[in-house]
Amino acid sequence: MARPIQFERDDVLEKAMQAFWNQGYNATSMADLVDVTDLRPGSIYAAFDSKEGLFLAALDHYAEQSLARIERALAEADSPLEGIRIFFRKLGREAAGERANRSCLLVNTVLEMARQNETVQKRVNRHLGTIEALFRHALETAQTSGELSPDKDPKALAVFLMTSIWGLRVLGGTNPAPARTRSVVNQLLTLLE
Amino acid sequence: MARPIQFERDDVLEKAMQAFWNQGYNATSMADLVDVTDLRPGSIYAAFDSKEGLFLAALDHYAEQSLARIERALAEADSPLEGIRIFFRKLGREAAGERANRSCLLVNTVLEMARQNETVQKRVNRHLGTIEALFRHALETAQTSGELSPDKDPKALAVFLMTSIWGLRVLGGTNPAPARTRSVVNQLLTLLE
DNA sequence: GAAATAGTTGAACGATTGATCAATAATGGT
DNA sequence: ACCATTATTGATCAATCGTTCAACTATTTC
Repeated sequence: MARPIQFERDDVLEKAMQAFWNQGYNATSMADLVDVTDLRPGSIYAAFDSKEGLFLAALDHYAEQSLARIERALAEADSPLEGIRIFFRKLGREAAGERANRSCLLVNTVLEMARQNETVQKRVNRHLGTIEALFRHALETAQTSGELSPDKDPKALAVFLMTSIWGLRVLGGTNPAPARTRSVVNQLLTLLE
Repeated sequence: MARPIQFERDDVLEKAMQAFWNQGYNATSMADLVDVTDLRPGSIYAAFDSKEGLFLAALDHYAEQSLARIERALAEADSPLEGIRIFFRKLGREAAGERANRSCLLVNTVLEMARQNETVQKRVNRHLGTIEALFRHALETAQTSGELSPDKDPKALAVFLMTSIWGLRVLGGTNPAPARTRSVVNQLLTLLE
């Protein structure tokens, strides 16, 4: 063996993620990343290969948290549809809340990078697909239990919910009044009835 | 008088807009802009002050076109709601169509720049507000004529439509199958009924 | 405790960034 | 024809970009 790594990987990823989340990929320099992670360039490159490598790792880190959050919201609720409603109401509140939490790293990445970088595009789509599958599963369960009308299409509804999340994230970027986000959430949730 | 400007301003703005649209603000360098506009740096700075100045002008140029497009769609349709439906169906087709037209410069800008640049944030919000007002006006007209149910709220619906546009633009960034975008459009349009 | 291995450091790399400017060219007014 | 004014040009600026690397440090193995 040899000298062990001196930093906590998750700690570094969390800090890098915050930087990319706040400023975007291109506007976050390696100097910024050196600052926030308190690592020297060599250590970063040894662990993550490149700025893009660190970004992808930070993206995975973000996706993990997002997924866990949605899973928790669904698990804690009394029913699948209630879980979805709770999740979207919270999302609406966030979109009108503190600046830092208004946007979504995955959505930002779709628009800033994914079109020009196939590796990133595939990674983002994979994460978004996992989340969509989670919603679809919840909707299917709701339909089986009779909570969701049999004439609804869980697959189609799941895509619609994803699109709604994205719309809300952009809405959040416009610094909206709470009433605006609440209204949007209320309207989109009527499609579950 | 003195030596007149040798370039067509709209021509330059169109080309700069395309560059920013395709690559984003940060990923578009002055060298790129010199290439696409066929102007030398000095001419660009004399006419637009800075890269940000050129971007803002290109953003206005984009917003003008977007607005005109929506106005046209609404004016050509047999009724306001039909105009909105036609517009969203076209948007859905675009989101699944050629890469270049899938996204929206205004939406990209909200997520990439607006949070960090108040001037840009205000400009984007102004343009988005103008578009939203257009939808609200169409919905109010539809309500007056009886096409839209009296128990709908045109103001709230307009915000919902804007959020839907944004969601569709992000969906477009994920390189979706046409069936996905069509499904989303069909679902969101049911809220007009 | 010496050798082998691997992580850390900080200075440095060439390339590119947004921006500037003196020199030059082209126009209208007189 | 000449002047005043303004646009254009292309080289160039300092700063920053992502990345590399030799020197150094810490750890395990024998």
